[in-house]
Amino acid sequence: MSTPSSQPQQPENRIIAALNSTSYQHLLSQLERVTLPLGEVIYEPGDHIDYVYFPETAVFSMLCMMENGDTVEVGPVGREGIVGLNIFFGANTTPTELVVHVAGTAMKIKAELFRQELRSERSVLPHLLFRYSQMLLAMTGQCAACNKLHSLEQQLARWLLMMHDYVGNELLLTHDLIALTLGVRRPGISESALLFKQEGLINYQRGHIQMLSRQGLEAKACECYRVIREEYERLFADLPRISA
Amino acid sequence: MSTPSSQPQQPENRIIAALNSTSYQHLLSQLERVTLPLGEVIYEPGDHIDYVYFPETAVFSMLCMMENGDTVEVGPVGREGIVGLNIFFGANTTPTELVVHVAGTAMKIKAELFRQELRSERSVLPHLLFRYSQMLLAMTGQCAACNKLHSLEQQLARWLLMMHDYVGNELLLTHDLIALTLGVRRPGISESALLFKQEGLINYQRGHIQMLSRQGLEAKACECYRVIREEYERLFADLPRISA
DNA sequence: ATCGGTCTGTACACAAATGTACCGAAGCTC
DNA sequence: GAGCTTCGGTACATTTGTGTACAGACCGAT
Repeated sequence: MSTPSSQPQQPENRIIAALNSTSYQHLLSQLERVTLPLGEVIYEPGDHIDYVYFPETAVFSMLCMMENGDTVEVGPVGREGIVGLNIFFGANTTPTELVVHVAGTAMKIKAELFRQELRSERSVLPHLLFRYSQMLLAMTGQCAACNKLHSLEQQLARWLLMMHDYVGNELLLTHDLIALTLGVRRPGISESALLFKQEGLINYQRGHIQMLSRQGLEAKACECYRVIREEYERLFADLPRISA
Repeated sequence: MSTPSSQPQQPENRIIAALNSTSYQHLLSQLERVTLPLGEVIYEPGDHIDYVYFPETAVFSMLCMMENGDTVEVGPVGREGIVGLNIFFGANTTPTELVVHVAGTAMKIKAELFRQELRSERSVLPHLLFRYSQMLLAMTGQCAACNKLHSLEQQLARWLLMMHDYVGNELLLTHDLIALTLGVRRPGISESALLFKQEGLINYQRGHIQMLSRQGLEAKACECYRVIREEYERLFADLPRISA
């Protein structure tokens, strides 16, 4: 399902972009760019991790899956992060499901090569991954609390804003998929989405969502959006930005 | 509020107990045992981390706190873990509040000394902390999903079981404190607790809870208890157990 | 142009948790 | 042992979300 492209251009992942030139060159030669379609399942819960991914334009979703198949997003991963962080922690499996939520490109590397890379002396990779771990843990914790304390509407607004940060105004997702992500019933999403539409904050039809007013959405969202974002900014303020 | 004791005996924390003898001796000399009372706030959100704690009989709670003061537990930390993991990640502050949920002892070490310890070549400490990080991330994710998908009653049962694993049958907590932990309203706890009491699973009065039937509670709890526990067993199966 | 599948709007009975309030009882202090 | 504080039981109206069902609308494929 994944299409290797011929010539890796400049990677557009913030972690890769932040590597110093030595480790960068070395890692780059082992990275392969792939284009991933919406809905592709990268890992099932418990799967062995064969590849680690550095998202570029693609956005992934880490989902906690219950025995009955219900899912809730633990956190999205875009070009600020890495998919397969478990390898860094010394594991070779992942407890969460990983799916593609926004089709696009990512750089992938064989898990074994990634491990070698981590062991190499001069890499700043561990340093970056430590910081990302912090970020992820903070985000997951905030999500846990958000799931308990905030309304569907607030959470939807939060989530749309997070996606907006990744992909800009246009989002290709159905209400159904969003419901799976937020762990709620589909009509629940439709209802809140309709409200946002009527208030002119978003527009949509059949899987195409346009975000019209960030400000409006921010007013609807719970504080969690801001908290997570600020934590990210704080941790990664010194990293080079990706222009894309 | 914390009382240093004179003579550290054998530490009863699993991470410490798992250290090889070289790093163990070195670390031990820098650890100080403290007795912590119920309710003591170790860190406020955003606080600078002065000390890292290795819980022994004490149990801590990592709480995500909202702007209005509402709290939800992100995860408990007992003698299997460490309080102040952020230092390992390279941070010097913590995003979550940390409070003592079960009074008892812990070993503490100055954050700076702990950092030095991490840098020392021969320590297996990083290895252990990586594994604990995995555990924590998995637990937090599961909690996030649990908060969304499972009923108050299921969550209360899960939480009582987790506490049972730490402290055995007797638990010293009011409904009010449990409500803060689970991020729900106090009467909600009272209602479910009463149900459990009537079914003979627990007993309680004024802040003293006795757990009478693990089996019964397990039947009431959601799968999350089991999932988290199994993940822990899987990750730490090879560590020496603490007899206490 | 038609068909079929997918996506969204809507409805309704129901369950679960909320917010709030009040009372009695247990335990602590003096 | 009197009084205060804390803790737990209970009630009730309200909100939020669930589960389920169905219909209309849109889109792509034949």
